[in-house]
Amino acid sequence: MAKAQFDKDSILDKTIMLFWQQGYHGTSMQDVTATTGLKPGSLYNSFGNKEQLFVASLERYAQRSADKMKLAMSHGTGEGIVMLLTDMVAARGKKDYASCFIIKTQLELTRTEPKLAKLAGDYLSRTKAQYKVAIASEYGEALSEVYATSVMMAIFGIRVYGYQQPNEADVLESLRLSLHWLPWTKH
Amino acid sequence: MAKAQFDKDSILDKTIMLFWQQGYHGTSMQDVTATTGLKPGSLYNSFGNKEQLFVASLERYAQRSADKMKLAMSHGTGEGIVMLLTDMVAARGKKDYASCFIIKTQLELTRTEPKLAKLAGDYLSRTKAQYKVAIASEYGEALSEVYATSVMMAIFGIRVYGYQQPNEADVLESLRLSLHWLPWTKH
DNA sequence: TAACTTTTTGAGTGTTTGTTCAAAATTGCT
DNA sequence: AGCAATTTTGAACAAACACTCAAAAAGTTA
Repeated sequence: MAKAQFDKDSILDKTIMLFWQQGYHGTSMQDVTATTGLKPGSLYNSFGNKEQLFVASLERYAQRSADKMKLAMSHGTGEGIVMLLTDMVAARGKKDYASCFIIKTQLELTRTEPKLAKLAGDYLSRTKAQYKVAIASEYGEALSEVYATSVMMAIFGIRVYGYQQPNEADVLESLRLSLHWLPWTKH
Repeated sequence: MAKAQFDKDSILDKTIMLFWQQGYHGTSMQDVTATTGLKPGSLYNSFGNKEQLFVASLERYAQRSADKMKLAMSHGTGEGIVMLLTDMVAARGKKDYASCFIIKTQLELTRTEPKLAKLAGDYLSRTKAQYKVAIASEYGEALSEVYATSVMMAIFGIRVYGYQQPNEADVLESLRLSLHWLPWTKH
């Protein structure tokens, strides 16, 4: 039997960029064939259809996101959260900034593709749950729900506000004020 | 000369709901004709094309948004902001919740329809500038930039987190902690 | 090398998209 | 009532859409 002549994961990395930047409805399968170089037949043979390709892309993105979080949190809960937030603030400045794939999916598809939106929503719920557990062990059970909520809202704030290209120092100062209980480094 | 048989503004109210909920790419002109009852010819005769119809919808939504803000702020800067944030938290619970039309437009269209995304971005910038001016007069010039940034990020946080249907009290408590300088009512 | 399986190819499927237009209907003016 | 300007109608348009399929090519195994 013949083996595929391309690497599925490297194709997915390309479709992630497409769907992330342009959205589900804003990306056509012809965009995908043009960017990946795959012919329609190969594409559908390997990934099924547009919806399944999107799911595979979102899953891979979410997995990477989760890995990044786990790695950061291994430096300690507070320290990890500070690292993650600081990274997100820094990402905001890059050109081709595109917020967060998962958040964009939740906002775009809640009405038109509820199944896909639910996937995104589940990822976000899981992320919050992880923050809550980590926070509980360091700051106590009582505060963990509110603190986790604060972290999630801060993330959403950064991710959306990034498009406005606000001053980095102002955003960081605002985060320091909002999440005063985190171990921010002195400046 | 013949007069139009329909009210432009009430048509726009319907297209606002469509574009707001389903997004630009997720809404077809056939969705529009079906929802408004207008035939294609009438639609194009009155509103030009899809892009112009979207712009008109977004403008009307933004105007209403600005009016709401102005009204709230007439009760005092801090009090107004508290009112607006509290309203947004309450809106989160309603069914057919759809975040904020302007924010969704910014996220969806930055890549595929930069002109429309810039419109949304400009509205958000203007909103922030208004918050800054109001805050400066009550809390001082020095703090106004960071405080306005905090308010904008809180708004984005609420608007996105709304999809997760989190507990209302937790969100309010988180806002109280984050924006401790606002005149929250005791509970 | 031959038989077998899977993948690749690219033209082609039917459908939906945004948009147009000539003809008919409607309205305001004289 | 008659004329002119405008709006409404709905069938039709080309382009783009997601997707298919029979044939050719390529890889694996014996």
